[in-house]
Amino acid sequence: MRPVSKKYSIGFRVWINEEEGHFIGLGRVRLLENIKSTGSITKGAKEMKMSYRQAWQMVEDMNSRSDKPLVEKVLGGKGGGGAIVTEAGEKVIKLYYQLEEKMIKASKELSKSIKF
Amino acid sequence: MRPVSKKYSIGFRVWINEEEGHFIGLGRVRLLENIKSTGSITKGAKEMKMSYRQAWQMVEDMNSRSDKPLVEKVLGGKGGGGAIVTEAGEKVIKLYYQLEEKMIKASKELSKSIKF
DNA sequence: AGCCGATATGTTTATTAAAACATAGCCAAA
DNA sequence: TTTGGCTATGTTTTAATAAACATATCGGCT
Repeated sequence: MRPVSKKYSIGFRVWINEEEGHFIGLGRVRLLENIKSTGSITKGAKEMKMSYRQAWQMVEDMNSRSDKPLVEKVLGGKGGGGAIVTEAGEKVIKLYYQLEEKMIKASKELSKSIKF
Repeated sequence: MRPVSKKYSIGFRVWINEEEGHFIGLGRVRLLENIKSTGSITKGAKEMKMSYRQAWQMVEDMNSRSDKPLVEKVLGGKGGGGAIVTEAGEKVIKLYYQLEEKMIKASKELSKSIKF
């Protein structure tokens, strides 16, 4: 997973539903990435030392707020089930990092021009 | 004070000390604005229904983290004293809104190109 | 010297958020 | 039809945060 620069991360969010004004931030983007790489909410949450309960609630929240679900859940079956990040979910991840890049660039430029 | 658009605010922060990686967000920017317009922490906090204690702590925190203090306090004297936003503080406010503008623009452009 | 309205700070209480624990339901595959 | 590992959800406990209250201090002015 992509590392976070302590020095240059800026903290912002990305729309998942522009109409309603809902966003997700780095924490949820990382949860999505972990779910994607592990194939389950349980493992993805463990990866980032998050409780399964909280992770599950975040997924519920994201799915209900977003135009399209970002994570699809599979109950029972092979391996007990799991969860996969949808195409919409992957787009959110991508958008987040694209925006981050632009943000950091803009922030650096502006900060440079203003001396305290 | 500048209104917040529910639909388009994006939530981010501005550096007050790039070396150490410290930031302030909209909440603190607004506190600064309120202190500036009222001339005191007490009144500024009341303006936004924040307790004086919390506001005072925020100011302390900002001042200690920032390269230069953002708020100067006046003890006692005429009117009992007060607080004024320094030049550095005003620059932070300005920087915040400049960055916001850029952010919204970049975010809109990117979001437009990605359909869910 | 006393007033006034602000800063400065300690203490306690209430509210909210997170963690921890427990347990039921699901279903392909063996 | 039992197993395994996951989803789903309720309950309780703990920790973190915020609010509320109290009080001391400061210093120009009158």
